[in-house]
Amino acid sequence: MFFSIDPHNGVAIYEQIVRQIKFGIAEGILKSGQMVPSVRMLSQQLTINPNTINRAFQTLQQEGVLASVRGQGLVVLEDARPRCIADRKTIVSDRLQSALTEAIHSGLSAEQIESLVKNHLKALTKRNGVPTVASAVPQE
Amino acid sequence: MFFSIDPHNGVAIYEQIVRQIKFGIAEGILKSGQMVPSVRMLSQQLTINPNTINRAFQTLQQEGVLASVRGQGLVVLEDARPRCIADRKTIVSDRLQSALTEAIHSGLSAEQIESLVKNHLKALTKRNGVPTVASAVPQE
Amino acid sequence: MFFSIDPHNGVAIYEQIVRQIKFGIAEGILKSGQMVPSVRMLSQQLTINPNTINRAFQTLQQEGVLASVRGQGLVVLEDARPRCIADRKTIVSDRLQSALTEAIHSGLSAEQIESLVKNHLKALTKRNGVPTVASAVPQE
Amino acid sequence: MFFSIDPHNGVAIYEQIVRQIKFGIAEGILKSGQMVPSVRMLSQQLTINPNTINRAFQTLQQEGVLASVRGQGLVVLEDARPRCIADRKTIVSDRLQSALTEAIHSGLSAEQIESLVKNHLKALTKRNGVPTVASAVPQE
DNA sequence: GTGGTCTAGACCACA
DNA sequence: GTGGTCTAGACCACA
Repeated sequence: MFFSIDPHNGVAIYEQIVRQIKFGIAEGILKSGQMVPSVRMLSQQLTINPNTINRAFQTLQQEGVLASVRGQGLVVLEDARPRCIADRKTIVSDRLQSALTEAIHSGLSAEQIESLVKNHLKALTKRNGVPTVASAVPQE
Repeated sequence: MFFSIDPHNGVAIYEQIVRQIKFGIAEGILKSGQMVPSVRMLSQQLTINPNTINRAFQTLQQEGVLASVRGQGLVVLEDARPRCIADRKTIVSDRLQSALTEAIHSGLSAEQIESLVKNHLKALTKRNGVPTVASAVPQE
Repeated sequence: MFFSIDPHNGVAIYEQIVRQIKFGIAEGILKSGQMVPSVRMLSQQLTINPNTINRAFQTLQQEGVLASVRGQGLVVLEDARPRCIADRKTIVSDRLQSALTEAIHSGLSAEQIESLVKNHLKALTKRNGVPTVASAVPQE
Repeated sequence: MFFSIDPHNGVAIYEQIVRQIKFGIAEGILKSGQMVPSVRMLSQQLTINPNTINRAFQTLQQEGVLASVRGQGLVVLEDARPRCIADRKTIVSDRLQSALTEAIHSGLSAEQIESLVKNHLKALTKRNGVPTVASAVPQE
């Protein structure tokens, strides 16, 4: 499971972690019953303060996605996947809608915007092979 | 000039105002030499604290888009338009890229994402008559 | 780093702070990579509202002198010093010019003015031990 | 009597007018019993709002420098000159001191500062012939 | 009426 | 603990 955190994209860091865990579960990369990476590990890997990771995990527990197992860590709950698939749709769609709303309000035409979108998607998917950097960024 | 502020979209309110002023100038709705709405007026119209409006206007002054005329208000500077057109592109593109990056990372396919985008754009532009969102779609 | 704020000298308080930070960097008292005093600390030390300090720091960030480190504070940027040395010259020179212009316009002769200047400089530098002004001459 | 107003030098415009009237009286350009220029005239000449001129004149009346003569305008009072000579000294000296204090605090040496001062004074007095800027320089 | 500055105090994310 | 944002409200100079 890889994470990609961008501190300046308007989504709080803990929320980015929440989302990416959900995406992993939706994708089936993170399966029910499986442990998620420990706070300490993620903290090191992402060079983010453990408190921030903690907050993400607490949120996921409150939402019924993760549960703690005594002395071991956090596991993905049985019925988490459908939830996560639904959430993913909402999260992605809402964020896109928000960006597109701004784009339309900016005065650019739907055509110009679609063209921007296509270019970005092309750059984001043209990734023949392996991402070079663990910590994140989709490589064109 | 109409504004549409969403306090929860991840962009600071003052920054939304900054952007929308730039968009207005880019579009030619706000012309060089013209006054922008006063702090107090905007504050009332958007029910946002005057200080927040002020901060947006200060930023626009520092960026050389607006200048204050003593006792009268703030005017759009002569050469502001090209700047604003360039800025608009960057602003819109960066935000779209950020949303699309998340979308791709979520595991959705480029096709699914494009489909979401098209639906949103259709909804945002199909506005024969009534704005779909209550809170203010700039018409003009 | 010591500050000396005079609320009634015609320079806005936040601007006095901006300048004195720049002076400190120009002098080498504040070095690249070093943290500046926190908003709260300065606020207490100078008995000035945190928002006012904040505004100064925001300005310094926009000018590329400081940058924020998440959760830790504000650091002096790498290449800040030359900028600050140049800025110092402009700031000091402009203010002196303005005061001297008024002095000349007042009808005093260049000789009288130079004499005033010399006396002031003598008083300001003759500080073997005790500051002459109670309100805070930066020592260091 | 010529005025030279700089809206950005930290001294309020009305206060600049107050001072320059006093300087004129100190110099003997404006004599006791003489009328000062009307609000309307000054307002046009300096392209400054009449209210601002008015405020300056009110201040001068409160300080006992000017007095109104029914239906005619404002005259310089009998004993105004010594007051104005004393005030001039204080005004000029205080402003210089303030600028020099900042200069010293900036870390520049007394020598560097004196050199700046001399250059400025030279530039300000070397006026063989025509003032470069129309709107301003006091003509003796 | 206009903007500019300042204070007071709150809440947030992050370390 | 750190800065970032926002609200509420005051006072000032200027038009």
